[in-house]
Amino acid sequence: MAYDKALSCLADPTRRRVFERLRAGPRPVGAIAKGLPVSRPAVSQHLKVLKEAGLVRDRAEGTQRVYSIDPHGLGALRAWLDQFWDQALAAFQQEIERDHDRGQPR
Amino acid sequence: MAYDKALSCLADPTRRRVFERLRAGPRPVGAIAKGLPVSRPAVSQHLKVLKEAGLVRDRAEGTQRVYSIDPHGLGALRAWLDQFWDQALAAFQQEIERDHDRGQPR
DNA sequence: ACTTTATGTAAGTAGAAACTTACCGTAAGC
DNA sequence: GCTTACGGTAAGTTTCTACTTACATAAAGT
Repeated sequence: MAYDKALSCLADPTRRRVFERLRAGPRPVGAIAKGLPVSRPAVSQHLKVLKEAGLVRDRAEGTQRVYSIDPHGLGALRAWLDQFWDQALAAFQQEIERDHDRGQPR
Repeated sequence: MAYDKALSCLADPTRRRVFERLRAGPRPVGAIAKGLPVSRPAVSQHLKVLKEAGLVRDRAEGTQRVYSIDPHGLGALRAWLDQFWDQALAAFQQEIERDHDRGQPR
């Protein structure tokens, strides 16, 4: 449903680094921003976009907001990708057979 | 390996439409461009980027070049995505159990 | 050999978007 | 209640990129 937003979201390298940091588990904003080459506000903006794409969730915990990976956006992305998977494998198999008929060139 | 290029590649809506047209099977450039709201050179440029990302292949066929989906880029993308899949499902399951303990709020 | 068809490339432009600093809101601790 | 810590938002700037038109290249047909 929202695979397009998820894609444009994860296209940005910095945003991807933010997202990948959450793979190890939920983290507050400060912990995510620490060590990244951009300012903390930039991280906040990235998290906002990731949230709108359904890729992360957040919950308040005292004075800090803890972000975690949201399966919804990830699932939509995976479903879209699977539409190509079968076709791609079939084409790949066909190519191998064609090469085999030619006597494995290259 | 090249999942980052594949992601930034498929982030563009027009480029995605080009890519999705190849899902039905290999097509020459002209056939791909026909019906799209952009010029044919634009499609050529998109195909170049898609090729560099390992998402499409092309072969000469007379005076026209036939493009098709390349499984390599697609596989790299899927592999990267799978790294998150297990973690996301586990978190989702954990969330459901937490809601269950609380008596299914909302 | 010339023309036509099919496609890639160059140059230039307009719009998006990622970053910065500065500011605002809110929860917690003294 | 005041201060401190944490994080979201606003405004502005700069860089990237997707698009256009114009040109170049190459195979096929006549």
